[in-house]
Amino acid sequence: MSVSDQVAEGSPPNFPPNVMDAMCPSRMILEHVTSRWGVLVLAALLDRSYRFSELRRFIGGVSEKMLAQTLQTLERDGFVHRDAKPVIPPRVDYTLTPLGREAAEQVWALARWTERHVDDVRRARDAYDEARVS
Amino acid sequence: MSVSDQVAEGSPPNFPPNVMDAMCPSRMILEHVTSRWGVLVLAALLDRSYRFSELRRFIGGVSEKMLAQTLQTLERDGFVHRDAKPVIPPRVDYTLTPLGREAAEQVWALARWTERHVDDVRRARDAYDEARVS
DNA sequence: GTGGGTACTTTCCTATAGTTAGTGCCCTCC
DNA sequence: GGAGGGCACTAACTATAGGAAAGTACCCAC
Repeated sequence: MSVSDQVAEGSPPNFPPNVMDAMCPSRMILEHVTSRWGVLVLAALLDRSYRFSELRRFIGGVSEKMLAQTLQTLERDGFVHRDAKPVIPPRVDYTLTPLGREAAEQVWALARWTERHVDDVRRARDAYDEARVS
Repeated sequence: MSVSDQVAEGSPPNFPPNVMDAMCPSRMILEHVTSRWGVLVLAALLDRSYRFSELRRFIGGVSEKMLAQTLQTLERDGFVHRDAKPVIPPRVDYTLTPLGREAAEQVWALARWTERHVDDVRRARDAYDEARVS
C-alpha cells in the first residue's frame, strides 16, 4: 500500500466539495445558511448584535423553538457567537463571527435583491396564473 | 377622507418591502429561491439548460415530486422558463429567465462560498462539540 | 414482449416544522 | 404582597412538508 493509497482511503469521498452531491458536507452547510430562519438571522445580525427575544421580535413570525434551534446550528457551524452574561435576568447577545459575516453579506444581498424585485415576481405570477385559467 | 388616506388604505401594508415582516411578499419569494431544492436548481441552470430527468440526475438526492414542485414554483415566480416540445418521447427543457439568472448568480456564489469553507465549518463544529463533552 | 426511457402525478407514510405550555428567577405595578 | 410580565430557553404535542414508490401513457431497443 502506497502513501497515495493511504491518503485516498483516509479522506472522505467528497473532494472537491460539491453541493450537487447529496453526501457532500457542503450541501448541509448550504442548507443551514439558506434555511428558512437561518437566512433572516444572518441578515439581521449583519448590522448589529441582538439579544434572543430582541431578535425574535425583529424577525417576524419566528417561534422561540425555531429561533433557538437555528441559533444553535449557526453557532455550531461557527457563523454566530453566543455571549451569555451570567446575570439575572439572563442576558445573551448573539453576534456574527468573521466567517458568519462573509455568509451574512451574501444572504443579505439576496434578501435585498428579492425586496427590489417583488413587483417583477408579482407580474410574472399574474401572467402565469392567467395563462392557465382560460 | 382625504386622498392620502385612500392611498394608505388601498395600498398593501408592505411598503417598503421588508423580508423581516412575515406578511411581506418578499419573504415568500426569498423562501422560494433559498428553498432546499430551489437553490440547487437555480445554481444548476446557471451554466446551461437541463431536461427534467437530466436535472434530477445532476442534483443528487432530489425526488421527482420535489423537483417538479420546485420547478413549478420557480416558473410561476418568473425565474425559470419551461420549454415543452410536443414530441414523443416528451422533451422539456428548463432555462433561466433574465430575472432568474440574477437570482441564480447570487445563490451560485453562496454555494461556491460554502464549498470553499467546508473545512472552516468542520473545525468550528469540532471545537463546539469538544467544548460540551467535557 | 420485457425492460427501459420520457415527464410527470398520485398516494401513502414519516420526518420536520410549528404551536403551546412550562421552567426559574427577577422587576414593576397598584 | 400578589398579579403580571420579561428573560432565555426546553419539552411535549400536532400539523404540515418532504420523500418513496407506484401509476400514466407513449415509444424504442433487444
